Amino acid sequence: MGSRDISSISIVQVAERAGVSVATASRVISKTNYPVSEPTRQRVLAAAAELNYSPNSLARSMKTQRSNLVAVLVGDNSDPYFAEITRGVEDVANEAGYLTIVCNTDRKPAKELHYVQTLQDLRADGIIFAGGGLQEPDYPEQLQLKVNEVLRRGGAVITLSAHTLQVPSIQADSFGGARQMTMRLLELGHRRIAFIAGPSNLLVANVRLQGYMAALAEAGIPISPGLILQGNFSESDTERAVRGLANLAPEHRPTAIFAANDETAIGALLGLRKMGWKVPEDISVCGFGDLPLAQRVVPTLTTVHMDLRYLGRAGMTRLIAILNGEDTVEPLVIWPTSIVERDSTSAIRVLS
Amino acid sequence: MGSRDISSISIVQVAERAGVSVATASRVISKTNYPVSEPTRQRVLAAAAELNYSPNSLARSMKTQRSNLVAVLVGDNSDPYFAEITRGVEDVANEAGYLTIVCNTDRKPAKELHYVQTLQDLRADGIIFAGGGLQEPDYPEQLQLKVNEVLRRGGAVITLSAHTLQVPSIQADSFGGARQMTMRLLELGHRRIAFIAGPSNLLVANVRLQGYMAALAEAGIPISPGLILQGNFSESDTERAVRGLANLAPEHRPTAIFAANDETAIGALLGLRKMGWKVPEDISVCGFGDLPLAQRVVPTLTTVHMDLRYLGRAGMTRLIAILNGEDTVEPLVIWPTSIVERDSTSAIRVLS
DNA sequence: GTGAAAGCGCTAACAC
DNA sequence: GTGTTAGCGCTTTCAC
Repeated sequence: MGSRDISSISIVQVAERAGVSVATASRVISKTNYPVSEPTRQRVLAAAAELNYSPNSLARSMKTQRSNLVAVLVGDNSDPYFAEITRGVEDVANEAGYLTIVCNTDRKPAKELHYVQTLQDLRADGIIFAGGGLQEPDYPEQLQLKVNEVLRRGGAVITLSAHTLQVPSIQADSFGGARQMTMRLLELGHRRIAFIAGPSNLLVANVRLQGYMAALAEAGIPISPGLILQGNFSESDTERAVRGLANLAPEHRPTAIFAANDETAIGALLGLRKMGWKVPEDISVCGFGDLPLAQRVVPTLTTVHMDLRYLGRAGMTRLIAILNGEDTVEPLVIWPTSIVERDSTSAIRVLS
Repeated sequence: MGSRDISSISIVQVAERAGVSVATASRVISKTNYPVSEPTRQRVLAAAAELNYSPNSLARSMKTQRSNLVAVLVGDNSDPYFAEITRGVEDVANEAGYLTIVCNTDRKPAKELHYVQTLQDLRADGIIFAGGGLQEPDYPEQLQLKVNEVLRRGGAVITLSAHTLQVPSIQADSFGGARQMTMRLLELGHRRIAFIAGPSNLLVANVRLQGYMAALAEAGIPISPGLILQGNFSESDTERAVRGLANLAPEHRPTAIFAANDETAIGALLGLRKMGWKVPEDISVCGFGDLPLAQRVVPTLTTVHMDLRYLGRAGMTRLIAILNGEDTVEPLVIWPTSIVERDSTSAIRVLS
């Protein structure tokens, strides 16, 4: 209001107004536990308040070598899977005084690499790779190199999914979850179980596929390549893949579909509906992830449960521990997953 | 690899290695169009590459008074409404060299205020209020004061929803959309149209309610308070609200429900299903927002369309224009909304 | 308990 | 076309 000069207020003006040195002003503003007499402290605080003083974080960061900035790298923040993780990360970050930068990589190596560089330039304190590692030629090495630079600088890096990076990680048990779900379908009497895979260059997608194959192998059931469909973790292309099933001779058609993630499973649900197939009467469907969405589709989706928001929280909590030099746990933490059976699966009907 | 000293590399070492002054080094690194001889430029670039030089953005920002950081304030980043907007913002931000900070306010004044202060301290270049303004005692004034500080500093601030803040804004036409949707229901023969409102302290929610009431008034239909149900923009409590409808005498029951947003409408769909009511046969339901989700619920949801991702894009584009002093458009830009009719609404059945 | 002064790493006058 | 230097605003030894 009354202030007529454009120049912004620094700690110098605060010190002046309080009649102390900048050193003293800094000591009360930065709330270190350095001893400052109570009257002096009050005068500084008062001066700061009167001037609407806003301590410049950038300047502070330059001195302290801590930016209080963390970043979460996601495939797409509007994908509910990543949105949930991000929410968990941001909650903990905020409580601890960190700001959260969100970076959409679209699972493109170039974008991911560029973000890591930008974050390094910014001296971000930590980077969380929420998505799985990309398996593309030379890429894991390139990324590791850049990440090593971040590490060398004192930045913390973790992953929240199966990844090529050699950094601490917290993960849900993708292999075990996929294996268990497949076993459950077998228990329900299914023998021809189709699997809609995720992007082939995504490590975590492949791990889930491995879990599916392991369960079949254990049950002595041959893996039929025709039942492994290509998906891309998004709903869009899934319908087409499912449609292909109609071309199979009835005796070769799967009685169950296991999709590598919930989005894909929901795409399958939609595709099947359009084909006039009833779920679970004509065919069972299940997913992986247990998005909030899984409970509100029709029929509600049987899926492998993982608490994504909590995964985000745990990740950020661990990142902070690393930054504080308090990280004692083992590098790789794997959380058990569990199966949630809802209405989209049922025991196989006896035919004929 | 071979580097054995911990000290990080600054532009000084790059200059040394290239055999030039820091000024020259800076001129090529910061890619200004300042003339530098080609051989010199190459030597600097080479030195930077060999040293794995990462220019310190914080230091740069201190000089240039530009942080290249923007923030989007959302109610909850895992709410698809905000997730879509955030995606649009981040896309444009990334293309323009900005990093995007996401802040979950949970529509709590204290959190919102705290974020704004933190962002001011960080010297964020811009702040985007994605959610609607909160109408709570004294709050609009307090927020405006803090925002004014950001503005004075040279930061840009915009809103993407009906808001109390006096800053540039891009908005979908909530009033018009709600009015139009209500008119459409009237056209379909509905006379008892219930409205499930949003949080009462949220400006944009109230604007939608106004639109609904305006349409009824224009049609000469008295507004019956019993048909205005309290919601909170989330799916959770909505079921309960809907359940109350069963208690009404059949001749007082609404034949259509208009929910103030899609999440609420979907909650209504779920509640009605549990009550055994068929949509749209027994009752029509429609929402507001046209989330991606609206197309995959059953029945697919009739709703007021607004392109949220594009709203985010437009918002960030405008923010950049403001920062560059190129914003010429009027303060308040209102986009028309349109109605998308899907399977959840139908003409009223002739009773008896 | 307080103050003076040296940088953190960069850019932008201002010389040459 | 290149170099010297003065800060941006803060924290932190080091004196007193």
